[in-house]
Amino acid sequence: MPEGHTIHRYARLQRKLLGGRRVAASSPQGRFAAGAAVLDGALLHDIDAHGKHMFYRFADRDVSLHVHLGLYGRFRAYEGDALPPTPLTRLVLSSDGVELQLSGPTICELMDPAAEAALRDRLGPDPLHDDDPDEAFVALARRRTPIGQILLDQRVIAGIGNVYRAEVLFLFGIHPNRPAHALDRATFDDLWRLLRELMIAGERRGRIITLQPADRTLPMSQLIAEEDRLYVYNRTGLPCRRCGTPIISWDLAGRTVFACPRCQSA
DNA sequence: TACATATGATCAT
DNA sequence: TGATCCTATGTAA
Repeated sequence: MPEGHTIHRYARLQRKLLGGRRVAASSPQGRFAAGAAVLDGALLHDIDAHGKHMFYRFADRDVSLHVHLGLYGRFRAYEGDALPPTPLTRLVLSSDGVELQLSGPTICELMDPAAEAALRDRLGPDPLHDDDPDEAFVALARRRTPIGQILLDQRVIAGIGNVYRAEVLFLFGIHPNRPAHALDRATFDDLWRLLRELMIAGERRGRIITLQPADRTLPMSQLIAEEDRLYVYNRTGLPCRRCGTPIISWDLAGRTVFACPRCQSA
């Protein structure tokens, strides 16, 4: 579920829901009980997202809440009647009529400002922040490592996940195994621009759609079927939407990567 | 009911 | 490179 676009979307929706409000905090699961006790009754000032990390800042606390959803984490938000949190819910933040439930995060912790600054410093530029991509290009141009592997490195670019990686490389006809330094600056700039567009669209829609108008089978239709949103991600063995060659997938540094062997050249 | 798999990341080796 | 953490879902049995 959560690549950068999802995180930024959560931040935006939650800001609207809870920003400026005093919150009650609890940890049904118990694992964040001490942290919840610290936050209970605090005034939520703002929520910020950087890549896949979220930072909740409180007006009357000297620590931030740091959340990273990892692979399984999810939020449930309710206005009005909330379903009761499951026993595994790590954190509940509520304010009259609003309830936010967090389950399964890789990280849910309190962080002091120095630690937060250090963490953010480690992260690369985030396309959804309109950050300057220069630093990312420099990091990328230095390395022989496959471009597909580099794109998932959050120190190089923050916020890309497995879906955007696969899709953007397809759209540029770049094989994931191509050495990162083979990418020239002009192509990188184009790639960054498209990535940013796709992620902004994903943030707004709450869903990743990379299919380009030219590749739509039904150009008149406004609706894109669930299974027609992507070119290569999770389409192993299915025909490439452009050339019909079966999509292939393999393990790259521990993550499954997808590509069209014909459209994407090494 | 069990199992595989997952849009993530860290740590040890 | 492999083990590990965490939860939900889809498919196989």
